[in-house]
Amino acid sequence: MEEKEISQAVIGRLPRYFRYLGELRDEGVERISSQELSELMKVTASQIRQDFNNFGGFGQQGYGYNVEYLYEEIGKILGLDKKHNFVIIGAGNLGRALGNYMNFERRGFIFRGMFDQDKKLIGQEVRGVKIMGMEELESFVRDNNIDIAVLTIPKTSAVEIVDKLVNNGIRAIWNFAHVDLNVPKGVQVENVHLSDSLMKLSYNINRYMKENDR
Amino acid sequence: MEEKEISQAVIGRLPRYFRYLGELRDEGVERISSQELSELMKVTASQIRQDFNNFGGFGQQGYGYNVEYLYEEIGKILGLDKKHNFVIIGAGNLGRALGNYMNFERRGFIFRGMFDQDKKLIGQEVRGVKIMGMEELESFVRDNNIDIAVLTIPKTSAVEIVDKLVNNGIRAIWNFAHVDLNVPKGVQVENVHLSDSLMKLSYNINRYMKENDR
DNA sequence: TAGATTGTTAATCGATTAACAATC
DNA sequence: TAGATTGTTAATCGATTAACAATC
Repeated sequence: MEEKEISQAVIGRLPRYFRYLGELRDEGVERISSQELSELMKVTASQIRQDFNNFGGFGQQGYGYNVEYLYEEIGKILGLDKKHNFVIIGAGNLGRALGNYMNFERRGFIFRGMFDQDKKLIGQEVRGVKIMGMEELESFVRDNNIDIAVLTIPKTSAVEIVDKLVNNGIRAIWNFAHVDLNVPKGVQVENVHLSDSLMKLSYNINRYMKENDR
Repeated sequence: MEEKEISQAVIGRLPRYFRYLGELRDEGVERISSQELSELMKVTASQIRQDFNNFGGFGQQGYGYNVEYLYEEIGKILGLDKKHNFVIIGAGNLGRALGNYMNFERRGFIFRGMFDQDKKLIGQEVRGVKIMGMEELESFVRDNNIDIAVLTIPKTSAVEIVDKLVNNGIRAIWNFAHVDLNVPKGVQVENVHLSDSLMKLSYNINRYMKENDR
């Protein structure tokens, strides 16, 4: 019954398809061919068809793809038709920024709790959600069906907190701490290493300057 | 005089090498073999040697790599020995979070200015940097040798602001807006699409749940 | 039916891994 | 010198692109 494994390269492209299809839908576009979509997105039509066909035939020969339908289907593939409760650990600037970002809610990600070790922050609210102390984290995760923990804390604390989260049934960690986390198989980790991203940018600036001597 | 193009796959791994080597250095480790490093980082030794050799021979047969030296060299490759001035456009939660993040400074990224269209924010300070109005953006970028613009604004405004930035000599855009930017060749763009990242996580949660029926 | 465009197989390209000769 | 480990070539693997038969 094992479904064939989809490569992460394909998965990584799905959100972008989803975004373009959503915009097309909002503009009232009803159908689109892989050729048209490829020009819009600047990828090959071949790749688009291959990607979609990993999940079954969403199109129709001679017609193309129905935008609304394809949009819905990709949403389902991404699990956006399900609700996922999340907590944010670390009530600093970044944690607050993520807590305040309303669009996650639209995609089924529900902001349930926020935690910090700083006593001065405890009791404050971020978008209606109370900041709690770290000692409440484990029971809260256990009792409130929390799927995702967002880590916006320094790397030293991140490592130890991950164990607590795992022991209390967390399913996924969205990791903004600058460290590689060790989790058992079955717990998903998605890293957002902002400084890595900035270093890549730095490399590309310098490479271009060298090549062009400016 | 064209140097051979290094693939973005390799570039994307450099910051992680840099991080591990920095930690090893801080622990006082003097030398390391590709084999040891591969176990630490959970990649193949072969890949490590291939990656480094894109930039020349940093090691020594029979010895391995000198940690300090390799760390310095990768830093240079990433352009971290150079200073880069940046401005943040959008003084919302995310913009403030990035402005307050001190570690960028350590890597040579210098926070020079912040802009927002909200009149109430103008004049406020984020880590000693004054928030200015959008009408000041173009001249500021032109006159202050700004290399990098960090976009933490909604996607509608992002597209029009990019043109202004490009016209005033910006070299790179670190884009947190949820839109693909169109820039001339020579201007580097690094996208951080947070909701894309969260959707990938969502996919992996759901895939795992399906495969394991929990 | 004819034209268009998918779904899918085959060919190509690039990235990763393995192997080993060079060399410290 | 012998042992270790790199640098680099060759083999493999996987992802992307091209081609085209199937079909709406």
